[in-house]
Amino acid sequence: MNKVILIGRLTRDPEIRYTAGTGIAVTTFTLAVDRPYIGQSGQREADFIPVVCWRKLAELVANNLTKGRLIAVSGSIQTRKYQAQDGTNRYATEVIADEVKFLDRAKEQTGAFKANDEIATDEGDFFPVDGEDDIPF
Amino acid sequence: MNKVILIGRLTRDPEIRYTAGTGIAVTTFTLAVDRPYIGQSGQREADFIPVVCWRKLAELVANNLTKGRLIAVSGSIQTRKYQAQDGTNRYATEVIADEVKFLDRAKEQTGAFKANDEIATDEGDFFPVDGEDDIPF
Amino acid sequence: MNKVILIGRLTRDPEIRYTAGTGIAVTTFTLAVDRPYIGQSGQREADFIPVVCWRKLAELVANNLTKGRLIAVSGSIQTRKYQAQDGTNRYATEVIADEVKFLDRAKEQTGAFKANDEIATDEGDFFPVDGEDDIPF
Amino acid sequence: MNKVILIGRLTRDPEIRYTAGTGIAVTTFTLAVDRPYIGQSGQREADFIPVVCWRKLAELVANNLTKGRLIAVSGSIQTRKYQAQDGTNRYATEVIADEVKFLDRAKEQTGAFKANDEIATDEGDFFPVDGEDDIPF
DNA sequence: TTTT
DNA sequence: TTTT
Repeated sequence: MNKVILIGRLTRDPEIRYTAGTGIAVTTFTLAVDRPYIGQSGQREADFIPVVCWRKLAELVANNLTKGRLIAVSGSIQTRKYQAQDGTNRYATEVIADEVKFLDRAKEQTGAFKANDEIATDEGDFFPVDGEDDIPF
Repeated sequence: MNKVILIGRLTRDPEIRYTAGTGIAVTTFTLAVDRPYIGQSGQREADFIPVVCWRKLAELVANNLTKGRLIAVSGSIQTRKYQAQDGTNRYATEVIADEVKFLDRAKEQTGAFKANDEIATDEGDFFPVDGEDDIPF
Repeated sequence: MNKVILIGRLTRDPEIRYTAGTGIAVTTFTLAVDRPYIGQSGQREADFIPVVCWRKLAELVANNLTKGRLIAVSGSIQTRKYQAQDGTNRYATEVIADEVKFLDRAKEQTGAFKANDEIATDEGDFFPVDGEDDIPF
Repeated sequence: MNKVILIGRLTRDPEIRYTAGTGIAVTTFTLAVDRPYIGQSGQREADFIPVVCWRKLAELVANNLTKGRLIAVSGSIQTRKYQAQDGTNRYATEVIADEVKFLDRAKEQTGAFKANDEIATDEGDFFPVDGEDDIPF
């Protein structure tokens, strides 16, 4: 089990790229998440958390979000090894988003979007995922 | 382990009461949480989740939130048995909030508040909880 | 956003049923989740939380879990209105599971299972969901 | 809002240190968290997540956990900047634990421990946190 | 009894 | 109606 939920603001516009062979969309951004207390005497009071989105969610984020926007992200923590320029091994820890919810501009455009959603329409509407019948508990 | 995180809107103004003997503040409200998909053919598309806050958080919520406000709640699920008017036993399931974050009116007033916080000032500022030293990982 | 994570034990064997028209499997059970503190003077020290699983996950749970087993559940809170025998409206609050992880008997049989998984083999192995390429952060 | 929940096993015995001036206990370990699917063709199928505990929880973890133990952790993601040996700035992302629950050896010793708990007794019992009166919802 |  |  590996669950993360964050609420924060984008520190910059998101960046979209495409994987080399397969052309899959991947968007990255950093989320500034306020700590729930005032740091002692001028210390940093937010965490800057790297977030990665794939496929439809990558396109949705790249097309609809900009620096400063307030969002909620749910996903999981992923670690990976990579080679730095100097050839040494480094380890990165990132959040892989599987759901993003826009929290400001709530009047015009709101919605939660999941990792496998179709791209959102202008109406910012929701898409069916798996509506269930009534529950006979 | 018993963790809940919700984002939604108050269906009404919160209600504050005080426990009989000890006069402890307890505030209750219902949070409308949109489901991430369109229900098939006009079905209900939100869950209406009962939330309970205690003490300082109870006062904070009662004094600062009203019907329609967008918030994030973290807490836990609690169940309890009670007697209905007809004398039969009933079971209630509620979320006990230990943190509430105001998400709209983000410009004027924002903040996350925890179950044991002092009452918030008008500035909507944060209060120290347990700032830590640097981490020697 | 509507996220729940619980760790607890089944109070009884799970019950499986099938929806009337469509024959979709739905399994229900109650999870006893210990509170993180000792109740004052012999009060209840666990919450008894109703959990519902659908489809493959319903079958997996019904076939593999019994009273007393320790599991982790992730899902969401759902509320619904129903008619009691006396014709009055009642409201139920339940957790809809989308992932269940078996935590005891960890040597012989472990695994996390998601709402849309194929039914598990005897090996208790994992099934592909959406393995991703490397992340160019 | 910044919430993390992980279930996994320690990759090694935890390491305890004490902050320079103030002598506060801080324990670090890495948690191996299985991914919920089989990686394509022999790729890594777990994330290795750095976890940090402070004070009482640091001592509890250092004294009671060893390599291979299965635990649940709840906490938050924290990022920090540090200087590498070569003088360049690096960024680390870690989970700061505020609750740890032991999941194996459930017969002999179980319990959930919070960031501010007293040190656990041998009985592995729970400690009072904030038991509440009945809820007049 | 439900919010935007 | 509750589990270890």
